Amino acid sequence: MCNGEENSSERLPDRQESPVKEAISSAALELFAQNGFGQTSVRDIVNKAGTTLPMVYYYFDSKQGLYSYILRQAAARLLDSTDPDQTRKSLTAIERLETGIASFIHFCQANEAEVQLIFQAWFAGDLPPDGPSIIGIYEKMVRQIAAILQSGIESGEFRELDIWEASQALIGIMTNYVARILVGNEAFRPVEQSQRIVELLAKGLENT
Amino acid sequence: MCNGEENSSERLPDRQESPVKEAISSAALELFAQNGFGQTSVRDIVNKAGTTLPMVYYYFDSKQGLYSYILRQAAARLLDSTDPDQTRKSLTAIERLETGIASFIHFCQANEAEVQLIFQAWFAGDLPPDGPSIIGIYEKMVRQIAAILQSGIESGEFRELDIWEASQALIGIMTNYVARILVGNEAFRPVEQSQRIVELLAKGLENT
Amino acid sequence: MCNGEENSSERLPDRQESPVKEAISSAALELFAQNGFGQTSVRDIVNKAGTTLPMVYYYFDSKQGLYSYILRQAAARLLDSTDPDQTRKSLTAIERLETGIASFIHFCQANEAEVQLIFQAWFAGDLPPDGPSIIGIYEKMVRQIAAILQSGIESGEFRELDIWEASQALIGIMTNYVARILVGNEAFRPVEQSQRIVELLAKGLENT
Amino acid sequence: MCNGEENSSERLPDRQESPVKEAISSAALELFAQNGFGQTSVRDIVNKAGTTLPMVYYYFDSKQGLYSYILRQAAARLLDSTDPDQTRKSLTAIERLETGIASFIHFCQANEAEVQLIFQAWFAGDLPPDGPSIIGIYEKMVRQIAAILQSGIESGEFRELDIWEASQALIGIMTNYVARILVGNEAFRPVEQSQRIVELLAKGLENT
DNA sequence: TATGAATGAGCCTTCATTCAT
DNA sequence: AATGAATGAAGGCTCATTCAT
Repeated sequence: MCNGEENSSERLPDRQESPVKEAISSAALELFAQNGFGQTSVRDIVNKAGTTLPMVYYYFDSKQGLYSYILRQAAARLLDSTDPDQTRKSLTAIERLETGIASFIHFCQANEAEVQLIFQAWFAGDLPPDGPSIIGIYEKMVRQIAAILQSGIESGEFRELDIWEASQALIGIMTNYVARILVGNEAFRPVEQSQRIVELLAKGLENT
Repeated sequence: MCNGEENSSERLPDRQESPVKEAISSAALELFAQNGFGQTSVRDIVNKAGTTLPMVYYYFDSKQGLYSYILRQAAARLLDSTDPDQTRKSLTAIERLETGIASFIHFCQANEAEVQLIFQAWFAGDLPPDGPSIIGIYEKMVRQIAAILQSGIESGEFRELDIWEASQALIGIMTNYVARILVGNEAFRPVEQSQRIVELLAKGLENT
Repeated sequence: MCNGEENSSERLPDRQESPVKEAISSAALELFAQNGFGQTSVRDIVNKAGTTLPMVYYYFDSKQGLYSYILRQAAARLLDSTDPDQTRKSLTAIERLETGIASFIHFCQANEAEVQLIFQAWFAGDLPPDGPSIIGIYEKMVRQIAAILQSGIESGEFRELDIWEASQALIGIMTNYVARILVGNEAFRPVEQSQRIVELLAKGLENT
Repeated sequence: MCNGEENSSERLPDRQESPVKEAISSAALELFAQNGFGQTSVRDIVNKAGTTLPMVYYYFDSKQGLYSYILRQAAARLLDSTDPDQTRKSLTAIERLETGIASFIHFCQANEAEVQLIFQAWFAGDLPPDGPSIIGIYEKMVRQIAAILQSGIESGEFRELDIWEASQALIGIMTNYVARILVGNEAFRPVEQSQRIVELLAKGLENT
């Protein structure tokens, strides 16, 4: 349905991969996200991918290696989705928050499997040792938000407050939407929803 | 066959249970929380519990049955921990929020394994069909918070706002603390932390 | 045909073993001896033993564990077969050599599989790390023969000679018979053959 | 398909062979000798040889074909090493024995891998059907020694004795040195050692 | 000649589960 | 209430081998 890669002329990450490798990682993404790592067998994956068992070990070194690979990819994509340098600097802090949250919600709705995988990895504790640090992702997002808050404080939009506390509160709120998308199967309109979130929180952030 | 729950009208969940059953469910709780359902074998559990394999099938019907049992227990305990009828009605809404959040944080720190299990179940998607509805827990907590907010609005403490939006924002913030406890191994002082959370949010909730 | 265990009232090594364990190790002995470790699959073994796969892992920990077990057993039995305290001290050194060699040849003919296994392990280099030291067996046999030679020298039967050199020569000659039994499928009458061996060595080649 | 051997009437076995073929057979020799046939994978071989999988099937027909090839080469080289036409006819029988044994010991020390391979094949029973007959090698060596003994008898150096019995005794003794070289990692000085062997056997054990 | 990619069969091992006692 | 022994199914992984280029 959504393949998250179609934006054509991106900087080439590892473009022109073998279609078999692609099929495996794509099937694995869906199955791992749906059933979890331990509940997904390599045979399930290759059946879904329409290839044979040894291909998994040819392209990835092991089941864990495959898992790490798709988790790393998902993590990179998630981080890109909220990268603030994609938001114009001319906006107000409020607007930049709205934009960031909206694109985050949009990403989560467009890439459910990737996000599900990341959340599983975050809470399941069965992280493969060589996978990307989920905590690292978390912290990076916190820093991105904190930067916006900081600039809002400096510009006088926001009152003086603990930006770490507030950033993590925002992360929590965003996380909650992810949960509602993934588990509750709710659907949100990213722009409107992000405005409501920010408005709610802003009534406390704004300098009145 | 399986006598998991039948001791009729007892409230205290594990009064006078067989010590073997106790040992199994306690070992399983730790292992499931640590390694996940699929990564924990029944043999691991009985080894840790110091008993033998058929005992699992005697007391619980299957691995899934055991999982459901401890998940149900964990869920029940979590819900108890935020039950608002434990908070005196004479308090302000702010105070009741603080109290609720503090006891939630306290519970999470005191029962890491149970909470880890619930979070896994929430996001892992491998819920056993007969387990407790994690979504049900979620909604119940939302309702508890919404009730407090509603009473705050009625008493004039809070401005008119969408109590569902705000409740879920609060749930998200609380959830975020759980993540930091479970995954980041951070430690919080429940009372102080809940005050900071509520203060941050209240500056937007209060009628200024 | 020959099961090497029938001498009833021996000191109990691990008597009254499970018949399943017995069947597995007996089937494994034959197959390992016939085809080698790497060419024998666990499935082959359980098929021949008339049991199921997990039983191998129940009684022995792994394929290697099973191999080590039967190798250790074979080694112990071989050493017993030449134990010199079974030979009366009243005999001449020549007679004791004859007796020892005869019983060695007899053992090898009666326990071809065990001996084949030991020779494989000796030369194949794929010894499992926890198996019995084949070199240890070798050295023990050398010492047994050296002791006989030494007593022959002391009693004046034998000339002064390097007993280690001579012991190892004898071992080599005996080993050669093993090879002819195992590989060449030759058959020997132990007593007669041992007399011919000892006579040759005792008199030497030279025309005196 | 397989061009393993067809270069007609060449004597020197690897003159003008493809370097890739050479690399494969040389890597295979070491790995087979070290780990055995079943424990060595074709991938191991090509990795060590620095080439790719299909090259094995191009130059040799199969893993078994490769094994046969290097076994045949090793056998040929071993037989050459004891060829009596390399020993001058003017020597005494004792001297010729010494020379033969010395060159055998020398060969074994200089070509451990080849000899290890032959011994494995001798006792492991997993000879590929089209490989060289190890028994044939054995018998040829016996005949070479028997010829020397026979000439010694005719010249009056040796007493009348069963030359087959004695030849095989000598083979056994030599074999034992091989085992000590291969397994015990002992080192011998070929000339001295062969003299001690021959002296022991020539004089015999008895006190005359 | 040489290779990257692919395959079917089989490997050793462990799983959740049950039976007889 | 508890156990040692047993099982069918499935697990992850590697094997020798071949195809298309």
